[in-house]
Amino acid sequence: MPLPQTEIPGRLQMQLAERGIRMTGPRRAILSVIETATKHLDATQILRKARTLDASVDRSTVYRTLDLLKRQGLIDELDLMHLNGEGHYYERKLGRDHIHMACLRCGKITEFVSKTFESLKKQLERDCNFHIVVARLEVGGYCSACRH
Amino acid sequence: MPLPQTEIPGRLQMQLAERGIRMTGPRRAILSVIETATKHLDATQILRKARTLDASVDRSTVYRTLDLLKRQGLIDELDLMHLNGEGHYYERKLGRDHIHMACLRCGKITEFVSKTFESLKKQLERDCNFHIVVARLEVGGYCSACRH
DNA sequence: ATCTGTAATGCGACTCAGTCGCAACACAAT
DNA sequence: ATTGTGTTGCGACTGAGTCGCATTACAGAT
Repeated sequence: MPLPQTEIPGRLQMQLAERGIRMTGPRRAILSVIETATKHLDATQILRKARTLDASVDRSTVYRTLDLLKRQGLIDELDLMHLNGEGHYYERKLGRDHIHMACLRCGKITEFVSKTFESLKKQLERDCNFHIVVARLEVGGYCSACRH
Repeated sequence: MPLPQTEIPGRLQMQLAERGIRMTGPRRAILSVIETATKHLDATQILRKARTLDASVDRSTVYRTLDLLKRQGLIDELDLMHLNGEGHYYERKLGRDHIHMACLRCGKITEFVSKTFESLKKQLERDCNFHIVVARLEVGGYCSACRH
């Protein structure tokens, strides 16, 4: 997962402040968890980690904050091919979209940035006269270590 | 939704037979519903329609049959950007993959077949040494009628 | 046509993700 | 310090999907 090392901690918090959105204790905890994540987390994992920073955080606050971040276009929601149950995973939305590849055998998630994907989105917007807000490409299959 | 008119009714049933999979009443009803669908259906809708053909069909049989068809690679599972709740939608898997575009305002689903998408998948398999089993590209945004 | 092993089914109870209404609370602007 | 409004925790709820189990029904062999 190529997260840029140059990322400033508290950036999400800043982006919400810029938009005039109120900052609170639980929100700070949740944002911090999302920012410092080293893998894709689901709502339950975010809740658990947030509680180590602010023990009072409630499940519904996690969901409400995730909704807020989605609406603000600051995070992306992923399924990761539902390898583990029906829930969703979340990650910071940074500059360019990337493709998620999920290995159906070992569960490894690989991310991939592609110029062709960018072209495809442009083609889509042009040919279909469609204004893209969010694009999600997920692939299931077998990674290099697991293919036979 | 560009379903080929040349499609033989009962084709899914034939494909399962070819693979030596047992045919039953409830299964026939569910397959028939999927084959004759004119829009994307979720499990609950499939259940309701299947019951008009065979009143005894149970919810769990629908889920089990959908799992079977997924494992056999005969249907695709879609989220359609979760415009209506958390459930999944299903459609026959025919030759080439297509992209699903969901309008965030009017809810219209548009399908799009793209040569670039095919290239992208080939590039992915080559560059990442990844064997693709299923690829799902979903886009949310505003359709031509709803963009402003 | 009947028998029979195995796969599929219906049922009901269950899990788990996510939602909602509401009273209490806390932020930030004054 | 005060206050209005947005946010929170709580608890109850919904809806999708799962599971174990006793029963049923398919399809191949006789």
